[in-house]
Amino acid sequence: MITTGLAHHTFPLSRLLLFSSLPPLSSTLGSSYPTSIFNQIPNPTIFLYNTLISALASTNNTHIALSLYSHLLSHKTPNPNNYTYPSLFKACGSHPWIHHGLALHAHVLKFLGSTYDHFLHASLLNFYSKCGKLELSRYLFNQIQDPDLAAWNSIISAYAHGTSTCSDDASSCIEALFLFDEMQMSLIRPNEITFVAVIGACADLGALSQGAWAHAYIERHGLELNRFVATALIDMYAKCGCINLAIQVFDSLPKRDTMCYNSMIRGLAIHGLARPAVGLFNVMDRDGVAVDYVTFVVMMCAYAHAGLVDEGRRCFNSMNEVYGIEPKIEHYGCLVDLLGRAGRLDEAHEVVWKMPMRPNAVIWRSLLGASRIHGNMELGELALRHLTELEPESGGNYVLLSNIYANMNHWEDVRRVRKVMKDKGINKMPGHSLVEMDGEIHEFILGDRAHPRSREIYAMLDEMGRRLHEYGHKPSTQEVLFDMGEEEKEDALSYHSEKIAIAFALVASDSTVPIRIIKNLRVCGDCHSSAKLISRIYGREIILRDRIRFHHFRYGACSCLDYW
DNA sequence: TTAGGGTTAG
Repeated sequence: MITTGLAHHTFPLSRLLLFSSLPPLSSTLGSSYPTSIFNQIPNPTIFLYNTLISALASTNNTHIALSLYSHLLSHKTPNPNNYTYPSLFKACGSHPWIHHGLALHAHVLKFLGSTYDHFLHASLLNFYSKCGKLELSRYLFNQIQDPDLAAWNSIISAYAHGTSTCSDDASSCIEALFLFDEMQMSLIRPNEITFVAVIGACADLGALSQGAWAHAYIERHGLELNRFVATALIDMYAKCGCINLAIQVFDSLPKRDTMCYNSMIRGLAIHGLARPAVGLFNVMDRDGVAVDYVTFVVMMCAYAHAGLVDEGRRCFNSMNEVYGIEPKIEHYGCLVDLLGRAGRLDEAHEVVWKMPMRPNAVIWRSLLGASRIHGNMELGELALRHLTELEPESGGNYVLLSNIYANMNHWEDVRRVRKVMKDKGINKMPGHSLVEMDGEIHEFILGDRAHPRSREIYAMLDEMGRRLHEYGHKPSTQEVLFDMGEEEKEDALSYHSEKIAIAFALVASDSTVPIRIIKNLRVCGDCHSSAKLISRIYGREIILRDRIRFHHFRYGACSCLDYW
């Protein structure tokens, strides 16, 4: 009966639920358990165990799968084999349950020694990458002599995903693209799964031409534009500043699921297109596509970026009232952000105190950011106190507070904050800007002179400075951290990575194409006002992606309408 | 007969 049930994926879970009440694997390994089903089967084979464990693991019943594995261990025979572990590692990786996975790894060594096969090896690689142990994954990958497609996909995905947990570091995405190159040289043909990872890496890097190449490859080689690939493409085009191409992909799909919609709404939101985002949400709702909690995260983002406070609030309230979705901490974060940015600091503060869960760092950072924009030092200090408890090592939080003081010319306080940072050995995350030019990605940091065309770039920076001055640009020096002289501050501003990137693009690119820049932090006020003017002076469209959203500079104005 | 690789938000 059990095997028949499995074949139809209607395995009677209720009969195995007794396993789920068992303690977790870490405390059960090697112990013996009374069980009903397996005790009723005389001499269950390892095949039967493996089949059940796999079915349980792939239906997200990790705990029961692990308990069944414990049951297997509690008997002398049969012994686990090569087929037993991959599904367990996969399930542990999806949570991820690192301690259970580590225990399993120890068991692999105990039961199989070093004789396990490449399937198991690759599943270990994958498990460690899901737990964020990229170096370990790479080590395991390097041990594989002739990696097959799945092994390549595992390692490319691992690197492509590396950036999302560490948004200051583009290098893991670049490594993903290098690995993809290597894979092609080894004559392994990529499939849809490879491209989901590759396109994801391009999205994070803002590497439009590589992303578009991947899209063309998919079409040329008849790969399927399935929902994974489609979502990745929509996301990539949106994050590379080509919202129209994202819409084109979205419109071309015969069927759209929740994730496609979420990705498209998110794309519209980061481009400040709140009205189309609301329109799409309504279509989604009308067409009976399930909305989920991510849909509301992205909708709240759309409202926040456009400053549509009351509508955003209504959207938040409708989650529970209309859709029966309980707001999570992310939604409260969006609400605080929405109110705070709009200057409704008291309301934002009230949300923080009244929310049903303990506010996390994201919430306090939103409040701190809002305090900075609206110059509320008291609230800023309060938010930072909570933030430093939760994230004692993060320099960005101190920088935000320091900016509040600098904005108000409280240089003594700026010095105090800087001293705390210095004493604690905390550094600000360095800002960098990426520009893609003819398929190559150029990275610039503050005051960067490492680029081969550095002389031309700095000559252009000088020229930009002169022309900005002629057009009446007054550098907004409030956001410079230190109480240096005005002239020095202006210098510090003019060598911000995004300005260097713009100068490089003016020097090196065809004057008819838009300048595309990806910045890892938020754009500063001075760079923002300079970019607006530069778009007018040089007649160039500048599309700048910062950590949160896009700015399209055209004819001296920005698509964010200076609200960010 | 049983095993590994993929999407959005934060």
